[in-house]
Amino acid sequence: MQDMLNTQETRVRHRRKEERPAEIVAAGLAEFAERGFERTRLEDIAKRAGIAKGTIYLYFRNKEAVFEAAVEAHLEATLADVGALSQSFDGTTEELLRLILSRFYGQIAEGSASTILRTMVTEGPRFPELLKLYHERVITPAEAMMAGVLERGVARQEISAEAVPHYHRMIAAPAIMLSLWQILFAEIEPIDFDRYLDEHIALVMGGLRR
Amino acid sequence: MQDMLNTQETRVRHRRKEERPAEIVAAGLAEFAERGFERTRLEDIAKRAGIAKGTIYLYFRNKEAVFEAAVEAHLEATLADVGALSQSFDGTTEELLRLILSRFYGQIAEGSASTILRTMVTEGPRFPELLKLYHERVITPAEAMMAGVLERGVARQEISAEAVPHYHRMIAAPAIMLSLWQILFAEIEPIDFDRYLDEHIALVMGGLRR
DNA sequence: CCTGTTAATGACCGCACGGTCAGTAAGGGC
DNA sequence: GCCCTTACTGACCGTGCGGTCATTAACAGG
Repeated sequence: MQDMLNTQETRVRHRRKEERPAEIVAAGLAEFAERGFERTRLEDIAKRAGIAKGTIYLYFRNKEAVFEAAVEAHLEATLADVGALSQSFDGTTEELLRLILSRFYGQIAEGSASTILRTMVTEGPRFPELLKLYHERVITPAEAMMAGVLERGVARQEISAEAVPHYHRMIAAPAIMLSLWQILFAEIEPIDFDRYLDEHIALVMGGLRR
Repeated sequence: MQDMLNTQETRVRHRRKEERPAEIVAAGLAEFAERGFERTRLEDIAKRAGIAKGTIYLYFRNKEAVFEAAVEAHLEATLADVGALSQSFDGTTEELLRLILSRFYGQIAEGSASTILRTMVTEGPRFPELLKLYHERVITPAEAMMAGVLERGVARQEISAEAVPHYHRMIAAPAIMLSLWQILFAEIEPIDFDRYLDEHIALVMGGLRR
C-alpha cells in the first residue's frame, strides 16, 4: 500500500539555511521576469527553487518581499560600472559614444535592459520605492556619464558648445526606444541592430540640417 | 420592517439596451487605465457604469472582451488624423516638425499617450492582437508621416539627402522617451516640456557636431 | 389595466492563490 | 546510537473575484 502511494518521486529533504535565500531570489527573478508580479505564483517559485512553498516564508515576509529582493538583485547585477568607461579613453567623442552605446545595445539584444524596463513600467505603480531606486542607481548615473561625454567633447572642441541642456538626456533616446520596440514589436517587425546603431550615432552627431 | 431594510438607496432599474455597451466600454476604459487588466474588478466597472455586474455579461462574453473593446475604442479616439497635417503645409521643415511634435507633446502632457503606452507594455503579452493593432493603426502610419516629412525636407533642400534610413523612426525618439519618463519618473523628477521640446528639435535638426 | 417578453439584478458558486502551522526528519552534539 | 534543535514540508484556511442563473420588474401591445 505504501509502495503504491509512492508513485510520485520521493523528495529528499535538505537543510541549507545559508543558500536558500539566494536560490529563492534567483527562482523568483526568473518567474517574475516571465510573468510579472501578479501572474507569478509562489508555488512556481518554490518548484523552480526545488523547495516547498512554506519554506519561502522562513526567509521572506511575503510575496512582495521576494519580488523586491529579486529586482534589487537584478539591478545590482546589471548596473554597469557606468562612468568608469569614459574616464580612461582617448578617442574621439564619436568613438566614445559608439563604445558606450554598443555596450547598451548589447544589453538590449541580450534582453536584460528590456526586462528591467518592462518591470519598471508594469510594477512601478505598486512598488514606487523600486522606481526611486532605479532612478537613483541607474538613470541618474547614466545621465551623469552622458553629461560627462558631452563636456569632454566640448573641451576637445569636437562638439558644439551649446550642447549642454537636455541633450545628455536625449542622446540615448533612440536606444531607449529600441528597447521599448523590443518589448512591443520584436516579433511583428524586427529591427537590424547594427544598422540602427550606425544611424543612431550619425543622427545624433550630424543632425538633419544640410 | 421593509422600510427599515430600505436604508440603502433604492436603485431604480432602467432598460436601455442601446446605450449599455458604450457605457460599459467607457467605464471599463477608465478603470483599466487606472489599475490595469488584472487589478480591475468587474464590480468596479459595473458600479461606475451604474449597473449590476451581471448586466455586463448580457453584452460581453467575459472580462477580456470588455478590455479589448475598451482599448480599441481608445485607440480609435486617440488616433490623430495623422498624415493630414503635413499635406497642406508650406513652412520650413523645422516649423513642420515643431507643429507635429508639439501636438504629440500635448498628448503626452494630457496623459493619453502615456496611458496607451503603459497599457501596451503591461497587457501586450496577454493580448498580442492588441499589439498588432497598435503597430498597424498607430505606429506604421506615424512612421509613414515622419518619412513624408523627411522626403519633403529633402525636396525643399532643407535637410541632407542621406536622411533616409531609420531616421524617420528615430526623430520622435526623445518624445517617446519623455512619454516613458512621465510614466516612471513624473513625480520623482519632473521635466519642463517647453524647454525639452525646443531642445529636442534643436538636437534633431542640428546634431552635436560643431 | 392586464400580460408576455426580456433587460436587469445580485446572491451564489467554484476556483485560484497567498499565507499559516502542526507535524516531520535532517543532522550535529554528546 | 540517541536526542534535541530547527529547517523544512504540504494540507489546509480564508478571501477575492470571474462568471452563472433564478428571480424581478420595466415597458410595449392589446
